[in-house]
Amino acid sequence: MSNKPIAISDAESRVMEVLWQQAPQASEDIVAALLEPTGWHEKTIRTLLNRLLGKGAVSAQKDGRRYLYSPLLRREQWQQQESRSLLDRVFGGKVAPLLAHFSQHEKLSTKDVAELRKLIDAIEQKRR
Amino acid sequence: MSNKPIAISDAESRVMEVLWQQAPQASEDIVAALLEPTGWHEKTIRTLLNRLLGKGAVSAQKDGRRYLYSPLLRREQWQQQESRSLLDRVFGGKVAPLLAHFSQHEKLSTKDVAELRKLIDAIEQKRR
DNA sequence: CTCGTTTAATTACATGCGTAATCTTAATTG
DNA sequence: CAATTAAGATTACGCATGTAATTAAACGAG
Repeated sequence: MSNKPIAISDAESRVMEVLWQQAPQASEDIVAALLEPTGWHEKTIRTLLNRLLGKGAVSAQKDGRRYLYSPLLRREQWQQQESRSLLDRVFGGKVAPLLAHFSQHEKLSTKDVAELRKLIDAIEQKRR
Repeated sequence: MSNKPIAISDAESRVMEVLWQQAPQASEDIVAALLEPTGWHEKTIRTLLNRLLGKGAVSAQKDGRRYLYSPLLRREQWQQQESRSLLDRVFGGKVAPLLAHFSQHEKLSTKDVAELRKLIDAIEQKRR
């Protein structure tokens, strides 16, 4: 069935972010989008793109003499993987300790709190 | 000032967990605690312990012919680092999307929800 | 058709990690 | 005291990753 999650490295995820914002894009555009914010060499960015191709995280469709790249791995799916990994590795798989941690250690904006409350209300609503 | 966070690998964190539960402990005890659950070779566990020493994540006090190991990196601190890393890398540093993600994708137990509500109440209480 | 240019593919190389095996040294036993 | 053991230190080795440089291929310019 081959359900192995695609492992994306840190640097690679930066490339994915660019593609998640817009796709398809030529490598040139991806390079342009990342040069400044990352300070990476153009070659580096192309390497990462290629590795992502190899991993099946992005696809490439020939467009004339170059390729247009699109993400295959969905952002949601990746966030899911990473979150679960944190949860399992660091918080023993239990959500409550993680939430407690965030509430104690991360500055929650008023908006965060409001958002949270809305979420909880919605969840409880759905349960009854 | 040397404020670089100590980077703990996945495997290494398993060793830390043992020390966080109880310290100090001899390597023998640590090995004993991990053999079964991890399936690692004794040598592997000792290697990890040694790497942690090298990283300054644990300390060793000589006790006769062997050492007793204690964690220097605090569990809270590590959870903090890892959480922040996830938040920044995967959720653009914003808490709300992460929480939204968890509420949508992770099964929250009734207890989790209750816990969450309590947290929010406490936070809002403190704010007004 | 040949050259240069642009993009993609291949190769590189140090470091970290997972996973041990080997070597060394200090204490234990006969 | 010599030999054995047990713990720690050193070395190993392949794969992933960060970070590129080198090589090849393909298409447009002349």
